Amino acid sequence: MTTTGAVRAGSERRDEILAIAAQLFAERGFAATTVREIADAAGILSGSLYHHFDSKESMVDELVHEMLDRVLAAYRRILAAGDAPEVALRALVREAFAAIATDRATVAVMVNEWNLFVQFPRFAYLRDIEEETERLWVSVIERGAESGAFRPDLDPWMLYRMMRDSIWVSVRWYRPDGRDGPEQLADAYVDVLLGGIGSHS
Amino acid sequence: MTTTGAVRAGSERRDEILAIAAQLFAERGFAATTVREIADAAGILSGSLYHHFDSKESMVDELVHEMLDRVLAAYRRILAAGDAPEVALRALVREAFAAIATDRATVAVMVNEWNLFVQFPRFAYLRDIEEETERLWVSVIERGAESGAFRPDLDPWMLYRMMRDSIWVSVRWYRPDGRDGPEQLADAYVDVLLGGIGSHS
DNA sequence: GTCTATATTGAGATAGAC
DNA sequence: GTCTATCTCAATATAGAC
Repeated sequence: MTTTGAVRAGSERRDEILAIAAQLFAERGFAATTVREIADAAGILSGSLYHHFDSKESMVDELVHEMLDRVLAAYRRILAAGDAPEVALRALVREAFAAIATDRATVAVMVNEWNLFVQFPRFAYLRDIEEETERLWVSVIERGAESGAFRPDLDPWMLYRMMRDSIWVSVRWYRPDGRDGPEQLADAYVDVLLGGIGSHS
Repeated sequence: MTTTGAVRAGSERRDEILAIAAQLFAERGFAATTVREIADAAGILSGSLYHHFDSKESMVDELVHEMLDRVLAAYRRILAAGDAPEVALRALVREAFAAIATDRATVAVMVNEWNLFVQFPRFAYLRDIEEETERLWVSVIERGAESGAFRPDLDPWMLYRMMRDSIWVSVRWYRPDGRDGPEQLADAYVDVLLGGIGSHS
């Protein structure tokens, strides 16, 4: 077997073009980005893109799928560690912010285009991954409610969506270059969620 | 002056078509929705749309602009009332969820396409409205920190964005038809934010 | 206010030379 | 791995009849 497998070959040039495409998809939106713009940014002509990829769709598919697989694998490892709910929850939140820091453009594309992509059979895995992710997070929240670490009167399902939404959408404004790294922002979020913004006076 | 003004005439047929367009933009994404699909759903041919609107862009422009104007006006009235910070904050959150309930499709379009629209001069008002909205919300958070109602150690700017993100993106899953009306969901959000999810044991 | 017919543009994608 | 050249299609938008 040679190094040029048919699927996800992962040559350097390929990865370079994928990163450029991710950046453009994130900035301008997937539909509004043309293959010519991607090719221009990569310094080649549009036809040459099809030596590397089947279609524009397959580019974004590969980007989002691989990123989500990595994040889900990390979630599974956290759950497998069996830590206390408040520890596990913080680890989950940190993992999400870490993905925003390392795969900013791809996460932005996922957040912005989710509603579009889930409509197509090709992206059926989005629902599968989302379902498992929801199960993992909710199980941590429920264990926390049972153990007494979290308030038992809150709807775990609503809490999960509230956290998920606020974390992922922060990709639209969070820049890891600033004074706050992803761990700091993650901890700030967890602190607000665990402690509330009220003064408890 | 007749009833057919040039701008925002607001005939019933026009409003009907706008509502149909909003629904399609929300479901399929703005770029992925064609004027033919809008016309089909309205029971006319695509060319006939241009009797009512200048372009596809002007349709979405009108929808989003008017919705945001209404929400901002409501925010201003809340601030003008001069209530205590915790009361004002709850009112702001309720107002946002009310908009999700009454203008679901338009809010979804705004949330999904924000990054795309803000790039064009035509949508410059998005930044203006967002700026004033941020000032209003942050001022309430800051007053709460000063009055002792909120913890003084939290970054008001981060808090605002966290609230804004989690509230607006909930349009992707929240359905007001269920057992929870927008006020209930708003109060649940505020309760989590004010009290935290921790048990304080 | 809608239809018929169509202008016009720009998109994604392909084939084969180099 | 890239370029040249081009196909094909679908999109927005227009003009004028009814």
